Amino acid sequence: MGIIRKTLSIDLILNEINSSSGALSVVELVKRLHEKINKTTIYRVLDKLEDDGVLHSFLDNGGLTWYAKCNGCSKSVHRDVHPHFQCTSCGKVQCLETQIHIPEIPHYYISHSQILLQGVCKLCNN
Amino acid sequence: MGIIRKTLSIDLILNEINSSSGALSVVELVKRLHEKINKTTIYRVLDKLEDDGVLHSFLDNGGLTWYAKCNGCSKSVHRDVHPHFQCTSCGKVQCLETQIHIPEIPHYYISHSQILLQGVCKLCNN
DNA sequence: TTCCTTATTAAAACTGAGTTGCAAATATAA
DNA sequence: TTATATTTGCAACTCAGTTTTAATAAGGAA
Repeated sequence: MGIIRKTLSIDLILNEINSSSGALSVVELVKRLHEKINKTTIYRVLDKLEDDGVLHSFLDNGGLTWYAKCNGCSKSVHRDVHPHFQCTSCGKVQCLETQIHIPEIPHYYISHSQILLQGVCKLCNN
Repeated sequence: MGIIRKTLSIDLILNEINSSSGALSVVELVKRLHEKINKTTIYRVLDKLEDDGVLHSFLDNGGLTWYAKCNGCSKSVHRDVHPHFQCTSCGKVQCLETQIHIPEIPHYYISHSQILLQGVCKLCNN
């Protein structure tokens, strides 16, 4: 179930995400907002925002959960997926525009795809 | 640092993995071997076997760690990656043969790629 | 075989992300 | 304003994975 009432918590969380250049880990979000919002609430709001299709979540190579804004990434299209990129130098995580094609695999029905790339990002590569 | 001495723990763990049809989660391995090997030892042996290139590890969508045998999957080739598939019906995880190509992305240096697919597997799809 | 060195192991306590249950607070409609 | 359902905070919990330390055992040398 998604969001029904407009609350301060939602505003604060969306504000953090909107003013962030890339994706945001829940750990980072809790660190930034823990004096204003309870940890549990942050987890719950993020969950609801994902339900509503406002955000999408994914795990990094360390098993931490990250959230990013959905820019027209429909839930139904999983054959072409945008990868998530984590920079091993600065630690930032972002959605890449590049769509990667997942081919049909005989006898398998694929409902969900996740691609995580690691390396050195644009900014750190200079 | 990899494995130096041959021990019973290593034999038991390798035996479980070799007799498994797909990948094996650490949780499952601990469940199967906890009366014979301490949990900590299992984690350490798996770590070493990965160092030695005998196994490779990856995370599933729940953040759990899985291991599978390396069948000629060199550590240096990350432009073509074999995906891991998790069946939402039977829960089994396996390496797929299909190589998926990660295109060059300008200004990004990609050192590591991970592709996780979810859906219904061959056996459950009948 | 016996001894010695060093890798390996078990055990227990810990870490930290994420969850649960419940009572208190608050948004919103009537 | 009141009623009610949603949202929140708090505290306690879960559980995968890690750390520390002392005991054990592999394997080479004598």
